[in-house]
Amino acid sequence: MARIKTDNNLTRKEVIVTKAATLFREKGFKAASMRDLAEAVGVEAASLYNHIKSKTELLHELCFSVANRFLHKIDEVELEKNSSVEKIEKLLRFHINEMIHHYEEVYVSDREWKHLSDPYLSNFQNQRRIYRKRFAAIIEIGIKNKEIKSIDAATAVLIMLHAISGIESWHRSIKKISAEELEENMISILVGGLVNR
Amino acid sequence: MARIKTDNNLTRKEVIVTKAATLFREKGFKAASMRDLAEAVGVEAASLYNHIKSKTELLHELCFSVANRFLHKIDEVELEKNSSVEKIEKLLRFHINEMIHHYEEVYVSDREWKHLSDPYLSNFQNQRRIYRKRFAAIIEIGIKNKEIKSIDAATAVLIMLHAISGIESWHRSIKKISAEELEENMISILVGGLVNR
DNA sequence: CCTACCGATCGGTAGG
DNA sequence: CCTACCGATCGGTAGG
Repeated sequence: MARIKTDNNLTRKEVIVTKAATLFREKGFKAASMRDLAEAVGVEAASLYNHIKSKTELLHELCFSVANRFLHKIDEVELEKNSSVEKIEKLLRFHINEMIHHYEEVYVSDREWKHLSDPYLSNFQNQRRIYRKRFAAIIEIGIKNKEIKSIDAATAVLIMLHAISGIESWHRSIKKISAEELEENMISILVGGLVNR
Repeated sequence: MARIKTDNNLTRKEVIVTKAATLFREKGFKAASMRDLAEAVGVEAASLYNHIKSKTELLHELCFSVANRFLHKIDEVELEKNSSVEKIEKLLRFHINEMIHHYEEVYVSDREWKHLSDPYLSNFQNQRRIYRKRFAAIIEIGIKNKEIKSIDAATAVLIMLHAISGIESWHRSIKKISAEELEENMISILVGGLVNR
């Protein structure tokens, strides 16, 4: 029943979650109503509740599925025997590609998490904090190695992660450059800086 | 009456706008209610309407006062006889300081403008687009001069502006580094890049 | 500046 | 999956 797949290979619930991501991105979590979502899915609002428990549950699922992907990636990267700069570049490329290919979910997870309620809210904030600390630790090793210049690692993480969230603007505009060009430009600027030398 | 200044030298309306900025940042525009705002100001909700026309008017005022400050700054910077890198650095330092010292307003203007309604919405989007184009034009001149390496200027603008919005995280955390250190670190990373050479 | 109150809309439930 | 409907909350107004 609920597990039956529709034409496009998604369960009804998956369709709802996907449409919710788009709506939450467009309008924000609070401004997007369950009636909006029902219309996007093609049912009456009450019918949504046969597949989901609440509006907030949709936000949980989006936020934590994104957070898990990033945590798995950093698990993987930490184990590699690469230089710090190579590890950072791998993480950045992952972030960039997530933002390009799973735009709606990643954007919602990044901007709407504050509307989570409390067992989930502090849980999410913790995961985020831990992720950033692990990212900063990679940078700090690079600084000790003289591979990376002497900067505040937490600030560097903050810059890089927010810079990538700027892909949002690229996504909503007429895409003058391709996804590949965007990726290379971002890596070049974030790792190598602006100036010619 | 409405123009009379209170103890802290702000009119009643200015107090309302300031408190609104804080609330809109904390909860988001939609989730912050006029009753919340009334409580923060210390009056009943209905009384707010003696000083303002609507909730949306508060958002207009916040968004456009911030936008105007940035437009005036770029007017000024464009007229200077500096190199492109110097101009960019000046703009970045202005952004950083605005974000540090007028955090609430700048954050709201940056993240909540999509809740503006339509004469204002398209107006704001236009100003934003124009600002970014002028910023990108400065970078493009630097590229032609060989002062700046060959990158996509629009991507560089997007990275830099979003990176600076990351100061939000710094603002909400126990500030391990000072505002001055933050500024120098950001400029160093954004202009000079990460790697040691 | 307040009390009293409005129509609209919200997330969600009951019951079939 | 739908119809019917709920209590709560919203932005805002009337009238003093």
